[in-house]
Parts: sequence; C-alpha cells; structure tokens
Amino acid sequence: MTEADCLAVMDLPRAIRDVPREALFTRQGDSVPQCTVLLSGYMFRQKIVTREGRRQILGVQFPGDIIDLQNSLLHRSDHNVQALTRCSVAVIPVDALLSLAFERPGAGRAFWTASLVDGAMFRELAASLGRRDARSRIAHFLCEFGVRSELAGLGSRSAFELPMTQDHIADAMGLTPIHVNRSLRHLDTEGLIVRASRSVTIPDFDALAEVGDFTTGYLHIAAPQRSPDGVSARLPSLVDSRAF
Amino acid sequence: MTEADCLAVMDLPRAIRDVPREALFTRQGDSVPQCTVLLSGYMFRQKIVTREGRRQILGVQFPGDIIDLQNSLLHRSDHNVQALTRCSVAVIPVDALLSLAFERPGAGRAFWTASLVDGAMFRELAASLGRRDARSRIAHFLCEFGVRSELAGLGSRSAFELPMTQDHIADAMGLTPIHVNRSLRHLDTEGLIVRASRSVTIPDFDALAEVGDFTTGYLHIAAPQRSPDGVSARLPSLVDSRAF
DNA sequence: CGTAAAATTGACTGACTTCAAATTCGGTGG
DNA sequence: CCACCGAATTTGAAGTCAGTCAATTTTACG
Repeated sequence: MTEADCLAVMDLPRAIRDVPREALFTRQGDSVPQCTVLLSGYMFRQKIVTREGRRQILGVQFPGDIIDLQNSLLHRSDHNVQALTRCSVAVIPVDALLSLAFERPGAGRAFWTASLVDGAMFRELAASLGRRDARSRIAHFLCEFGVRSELAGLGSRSAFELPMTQDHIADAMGLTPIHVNRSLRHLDTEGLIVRASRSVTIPDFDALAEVGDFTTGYLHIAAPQRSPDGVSARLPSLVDSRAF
Repeated sequence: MTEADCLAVMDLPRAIRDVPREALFTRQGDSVPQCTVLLSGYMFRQKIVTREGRRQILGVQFPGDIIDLQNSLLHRSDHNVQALTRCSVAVIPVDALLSLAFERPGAGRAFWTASLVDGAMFRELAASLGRRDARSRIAHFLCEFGVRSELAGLGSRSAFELPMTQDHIADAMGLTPIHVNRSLRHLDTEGLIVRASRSVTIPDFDALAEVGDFTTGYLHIAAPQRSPDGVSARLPSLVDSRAF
C-alpha cells in the first residue's frame, strides 16, 4: 500500500460515532450497509450458539481494526459485534470503500488481506478450542492479547490492559468462568502472569508462549514498511486510528 | 459476477494436476506462489497445534472451492492442506488471478466474498468447538457436510458420501476417535443417521439440524443468479469445476 | 483368503462443569 | 473519608462428559 493509497483511505467519507459500553453494535442476521473502523476502545465478535443461549466470543477488536467488512459484503451478519468498553468508531459507506478498493489495487489488496488475516485468527481460535486444554488455551489467549495490544500501540506484549471479565474470557475460551478463574490462578501461582485489576503483566513472555504453544505466525504481521518519507503502512491495523 | 467475468475466470492460465490420496498439498510455513481450485475429490485444512503433535482439522474443501487464496496473499501458509481422496486441481499463478481481480470488479468481489465465506465457516467451527457438546457438534458437522455436498452437486443434503475415517472426524471435532465412535453410534441408534460404509443418509434432516443447532445462514449461500442466458453464478463454489 | 486399517466395546480416569456460597473489588453517595 | 451495594472473583464439593488404555471385531482391499 503506497502513501497515496493511504491518503485515499483517509479521504473516504465517514462519520464518527460513539458506542456506549456493552452496546450491541451489529446484530446476527442484520444487513449491514456500512463498514466500520474501530478508532478507540475494544469491541468483540460474539455468536449465540445453542437454543439455550450459550455464546461463543470469536475475537476481540482493537483500535485500527475493521469491524464489519464481512458483514457488508455478505449481506447478512452471521454474528454479533458488541462493545467491550466505550468505543469511538468511523462509519464508512460500503459503496465508497468498494469503489476505492477496485480503483486502487494497493488499497484493495490491503483490505482483502485484512479479511484473510481475520480468517487466519479464526482458524487459530478453532485450533485452540479444539486441541488445547484450559491452561494452554488461556496462555495462548493472553499472548495474543499482548502482541495485539503492542501492535495497536496500547502497551507492550508483556504488560497491557485486559478489559474483560472472567465471564468474557470464559465465553472466548469455551470454558466456564469457574474454570477460567482456577486456570488463571494456576498461571498466577506458577509466576507466569501477574494480575492487578484489569491489567496483566507477563514476567517471561517466552515461557507463557511455550505453555500456550503461541507463535505469531498466524497473525501475519507485516514488517512495518517504511515508505521513503517515513510513513509506515502495516497490517493488520489498516489505518492509524489516531489520524482519523 | 457477470457472464463475462465468468468467462474471464475460465480463461485464466492454469495447469491441471493430480494429487494422490493423503498427500500434503501445502505445508504450514511454506510460501505459496500459486492459487489452486479443487476440481474433483476432497481436501482438508489441518493445523498441528501442540508440541506433542495434536492436530485440528479446520475444514473440508469440496470441488469448486479455492484452496489456498489466503496462502498466496499472506506470503506464508499458517496451516497444511492435505488430500482426503485422490484429487484433481487447477493451479493458477497468483499474479494472473490478482490482475483479473482488480481489472474486473465483478470477479474481484466474488473472490473476496469467497474468502469472507471461508472466514464465516471458521467462525462457525469455533462456535461449535467452543460451545457444543460432542453429539450436537457431530450433528452440526454432518448437516454442513450434507448441504455442501448438495451445493457441490455430489449428492443431496440427506444422502452423501463422507470420505473420512472416524480419526479424521475426531480431529475435525476436537474429540477422540473413541468418543466420535460412541457419538455416531448414539445418533445412529436414535435413528437420526444411517451409516453404510462411507455413505451417510439422514432420514429427517430437520431433526438432525435441530440436534446440531444447524442453520445455513453462516454459509452465506447466494441464491443461484440466473443471468439472462441461463448461466448461473453462485458462491461459494466459485466456478463450475466440471467446465475447467 | 489374508492382512492391515478402521470401527467397536469395556473399564477406568480425569478435566471440566454444575451448583452453592463466601469474599473481594470498584464505584457511588452520604 | 468511609459506608454501602452490586458486580466480579474466589472457593468448595459433587457430578459428568469426554479421555485414556487395552482389547476385540469388522471392514476394505489386494
């Protein structure tokens, strides 16, 4: 993505909106005529799975992430998007985004790639839910959260805010909150994590990564590309949210 | 996607290759300079999750599916693709596919949408692995396999070939083969499924769908669009594999 | 037929869940 | 600054779904 592409993305028509904490932003089954970039705060994707209403959290969105590109192209959303904290979002008409994508292959390819990275993260989640035990699953989750916090400029991989309750974590990990509590305590007494309120520090990131079999490969992190004049274009955070 | 788009897709340079049963087609970590369409046979995506080598099967590919679009755009594959049966594939250079995608927005959008449908299926898998018990998970899997067999023209949703061993199913469902065996037997004695060798029939599809909380929403099946001259363009099976 | 792979069965174990209650935390108003 | 209250976390005890280990039977296929 060239700098010109970047500027074109920043020039897209948009409306800035605030989303209160806990609000359902898009609803399973809805048709979504717009595309949204998260500017600040955290959101999460979530799906009601069974008739009894058990839910699975599919992922957390960080500032810079595109929230509902899939929903716009696929006509109907297959999952809910909900605000974890108070959020600020930029809402872009799909049509404008799509025309840009096909006028500027650089930008189009970046959007497409972002969708594919999304898919890669869902694959890793499936692998985690299917084949890792609770302790390892949570270790993996914390490592991912750390790395993504770092990428989003919200802390370092070994010290970050985790604005989720143990109920949220349970629904993300396919576990009960009770077992999440015990697993967290376990990691804590092992010295692998230190918890204080909503913040997590990881004294030895590599040790936790080993417990969770975590590697960054599936995040497909592009090396920050320094364009001649020092503007960096990096995925998956497509745009610098602070510049919007 | 217009008929002209369709024809342009069919005109892409390509090489037809055979893949023997069980062969690893792309390997986790490899860079994949081409894009592959499965023409006949079944493949599956698979990921080695833990140090001890436990694996998670992420999905089965049917004829007409694009196998490794994500791998080409993301530089390195984050999972393996393996042949379930003997397969025939069409290999297309990525460059040719990408230029077509950006020259013809109709085709480009179709490719992009196919990637997004892929993502939707991984989300549903994650939901299944996280929040459904073994019986319901397997019921859901069989429903999906039926519907996709029907879409691919390989049978009906209630009678199809399932070219997987119980070991495969176990790795797809995040279970042990022993438990898959018992769960299948359970569905069988309940009369919800009938098994004979590698073929499955579902006497009452809706009943099984209810057990698995299965709905087709997440497959984002487009209504077959009849273009004026009767050519149908449908996703997710992007191209009619028989015409290649 | 004969053989290896796949499916099936049984007995036992364990990770995670369920239900129930106690404790701590965080924010708000007095 | 402190008392209060609901939410969140923590702990305990008992139950269950699914895993492990170990055969045995059936099936597929040369």
